[in-house]
Amino acid sequence: MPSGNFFYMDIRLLSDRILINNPDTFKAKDTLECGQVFRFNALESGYELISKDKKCNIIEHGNLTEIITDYPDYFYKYFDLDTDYNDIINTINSRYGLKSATSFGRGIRILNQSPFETLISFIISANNNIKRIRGIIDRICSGLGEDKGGYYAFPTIDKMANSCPEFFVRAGAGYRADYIIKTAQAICQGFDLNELYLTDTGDARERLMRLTGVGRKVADCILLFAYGKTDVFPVDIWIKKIYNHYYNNEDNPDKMSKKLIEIFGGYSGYIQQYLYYYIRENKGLLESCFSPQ
DNA sequence: AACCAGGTCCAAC
DNA sequence: GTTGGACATGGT
Repeated sequence: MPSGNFFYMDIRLLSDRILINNPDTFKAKDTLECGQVFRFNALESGYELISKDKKCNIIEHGNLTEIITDYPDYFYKYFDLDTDYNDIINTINSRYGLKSATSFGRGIRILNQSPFETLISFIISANNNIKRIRGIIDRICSGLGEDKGGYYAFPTIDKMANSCPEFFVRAGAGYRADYIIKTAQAICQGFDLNELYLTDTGDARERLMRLTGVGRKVADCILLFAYGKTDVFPVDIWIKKIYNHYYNNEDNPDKMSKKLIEIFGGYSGYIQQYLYYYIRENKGLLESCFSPQ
């Protein structure tokens, strides 16, 4: 048994829910509020979450967590429940000195989200803040998404491609309205999001960046949060601050990203997310983020 | 009232 | 390939 853990998570897949005993590396707050996903709401004792046209409720009581849903198989994959995060955390702690960030964000799981939903969401995320992003996506879904009785599905590609810019402006998207439509139209006209699962990271990034509103940072978020490609390092305002505190001064985020991937390899995506969550939740605290070696 | 937020686009070197 | 300015919006 790895260092210091008295028990492993025990996961059971039932027909109407997922049961998780000892949810050591799965906390709803860490996973949902670490900035990778936008369609969720806090409840009294947990969260409700919508992905595509599917909903689940996460209820946490003591050492038992329940994910209640009509789609347990879908959310098992969505929450990356067959990946051993204890192993990942132990490895990056010992290799890279990430202990404070991984302790803080121990319950984070990198989600396997819908590529189209992630693509549109992160186009909206550019030069924006998370509270506004959530509101914009919410209004787009209630305006264009199918009414599922109590919640709205994420709109279809077709529906988005055929909406007018004014709708997205009214939803609050501002100048990103045209990006959303152009990108939805490109997907409609044959840009294949599914084949990127089987494409290597560099090639997949290059293709995503052909879409309007998608630069390297947004592409890397999609590669990480939808395709599960962990050899990416999205560099935003916060990661810039960390980089310039721990490494040499640099103002080009693309160069920072490349340098960070050289250092952290296939663990880049995980590390980026632990660091991002740590510094944001601790209001910009830079000291003791980690101890680079 | 400027500045900020999970940056990107475009024109001009 | 790199650089500088513009860009909707709402909250501090």
